Amino acid sequence: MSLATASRAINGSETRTVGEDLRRRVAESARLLGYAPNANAQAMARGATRTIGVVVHDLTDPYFAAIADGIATAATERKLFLTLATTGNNLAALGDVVTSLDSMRVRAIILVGARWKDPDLQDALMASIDQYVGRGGRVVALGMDFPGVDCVQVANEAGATALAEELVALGYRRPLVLTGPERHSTAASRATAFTHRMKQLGHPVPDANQITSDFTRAGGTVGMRLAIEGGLTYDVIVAMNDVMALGALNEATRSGISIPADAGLTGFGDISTLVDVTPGLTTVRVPSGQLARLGLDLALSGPGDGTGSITVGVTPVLRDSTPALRDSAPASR
Amino acid sequence: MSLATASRAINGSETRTVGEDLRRRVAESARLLGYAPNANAQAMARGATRTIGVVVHDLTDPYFAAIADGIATAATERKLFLTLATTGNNLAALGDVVTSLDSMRVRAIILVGARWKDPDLQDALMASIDQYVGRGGRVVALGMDFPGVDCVQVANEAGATALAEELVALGYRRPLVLTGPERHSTAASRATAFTHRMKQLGHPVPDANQITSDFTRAGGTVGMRLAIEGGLTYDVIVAMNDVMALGALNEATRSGISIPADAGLTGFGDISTLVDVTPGLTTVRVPSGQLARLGLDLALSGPGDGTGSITVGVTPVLRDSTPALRDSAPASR
DNA sequence: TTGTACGCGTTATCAA
DNA sequence: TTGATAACGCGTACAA
Repeated sequence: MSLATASRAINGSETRTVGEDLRRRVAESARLLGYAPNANAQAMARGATRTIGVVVHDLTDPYFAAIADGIATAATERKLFLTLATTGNNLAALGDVVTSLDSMRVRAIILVGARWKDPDLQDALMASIDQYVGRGGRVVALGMDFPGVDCVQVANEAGATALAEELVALGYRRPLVLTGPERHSTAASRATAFTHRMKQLGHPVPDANQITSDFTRAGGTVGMRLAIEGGLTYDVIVAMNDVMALGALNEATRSGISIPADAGLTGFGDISTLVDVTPGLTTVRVPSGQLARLGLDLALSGPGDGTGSITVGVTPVLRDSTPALRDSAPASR
Repeated sequence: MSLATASRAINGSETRTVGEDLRRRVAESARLLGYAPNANAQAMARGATRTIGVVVHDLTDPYFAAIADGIATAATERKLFLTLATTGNNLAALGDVVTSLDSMRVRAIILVGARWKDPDLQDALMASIDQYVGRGGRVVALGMDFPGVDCVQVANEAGATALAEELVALGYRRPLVLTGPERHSTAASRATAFTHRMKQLGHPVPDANQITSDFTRAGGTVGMRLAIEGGLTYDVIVAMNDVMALGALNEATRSGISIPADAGLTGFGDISTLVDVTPGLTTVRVPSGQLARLGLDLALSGPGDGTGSITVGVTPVLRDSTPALRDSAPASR
């Protein structure tokens, strides 16, 4: 009973096989001794791990949580493990996080969330990514465009465009757009496509009705407050994601503005927690589970050079927060 | 420039120091070559990793997501990494998950969520845990009692008791208790303490008014439906967690039962997504961030033998879903 | 089918 | 302060 035989008996081998009796004896001894193979040693000997790295901004946001859960589930099915890192506010650390995952020799890295149009951060991050990729690592970005890496994109423009069309069809004419931060690429894509389509449809959104704030629930609250203080006129509030919409809803209600009686409201994402919100929130559904699954697949077997990017479609979901307006008297404020 | 010197220059050493000039040369070369230390090799040489394993049931549940996020944040502060596993429905796999984390030689394992009173599962899990602990690993359980391992407990009994007192003080007399599964220890603790206190206060909860269903949103929906079909009488619905309460709220509303006009409603946990629910849900606040932080601390430096267990307190939070009842006419159905 | 011996990348021990 | 070398635990080519 040599070490090699034991190794083969426990973890198998491509080319060799082990006698039945020995196999049994080894298994027995292993159980008896409480033996658990050292994954680190295996990683070194094999030159590869079964771990993939996942970087999300914030698990507190149901959208990210849903994606992380989807990746975790898909990973388990494939007998892979997950190393998860949250960046939180500290976006500057993203490059370092990638480097750490690189050190761990994770099979692949999945970056999920938003890309900021910040040249400095971008450069630092790209440097880390290049190192990792140069060593044979694979990187995938979920829900953001990222030149040079395979992406699973969300059809933000198409979704925002479709949403504009639906709203106009319902009779809305003068949206208040909570655009999110200007340098937040996801927010910007949605906002630009939306306002663009509104203009095409004959209802351009005045600059005053485009309010910049964070891409968070707090951002929605702040944006709404600014709108109220500015005395703006609008018949529907269009937030760039669901949590912003929820923040806006809360602030509006506190200020005596009734949704949808005084104004409609829409979000983006269709996070699962929306089912318990009143009124039912009109939004654009992003299939987060599919996003996660495709992302993992791409991470495992995509080209890895950015040419494997795909886009998942999204669909407007109309609910009570945007009832059809009567031709005679569109609500306004 | 030997390997040893390079190692010392890059990752430091307890006992040695490196000359300034050499240190600079090494750093320069490392950067030039795109060198990233191999964490697996380090783990082997040092005999320890900087990774901790976290096992949660389901990231889709805001309660677990909040805890996971808290652990991730605290871990980042301590320069630790997280390997995260979700068990999902497959509770039987828990032992295997622990064994896998054992293989990875994670510093500690944090088990978060619910313990099931299933002797078979329990035995399998304990076997895995014992192996891991025998090798020097540390295990901590969050939000559940787990004999033999350090726990960060939630004061479920105290919270449920306090809730009962508050409800009675508000004028509620006849609760409908959505108990959750009988073998779910958290649910059982809360339900037992609640009914016990109600009885003490002179308002015993009839068996018919105690409904068993899953500890999930769907469970809340099902439980509520059963109550409606059973034609039960109650003045407040008491769910064993927030997502159950939300499921019940939804089902009640669909069935024409108005909360709180027709009946009060309470949850447990005070998950963050409650802020956007109408009516404001009365609940018992569980400090998930604190739970996470204490859990990590305990995992890193607790005794590791179950004697380090601590309990975090909880507080009833009264909101619109349980208005004070008029003495004259308690709502009922 | 089984055993031997080397290499994976790093740290720690010991000697210089 | 630096260098040489033996571990760490495993997989695998090679020999038996």
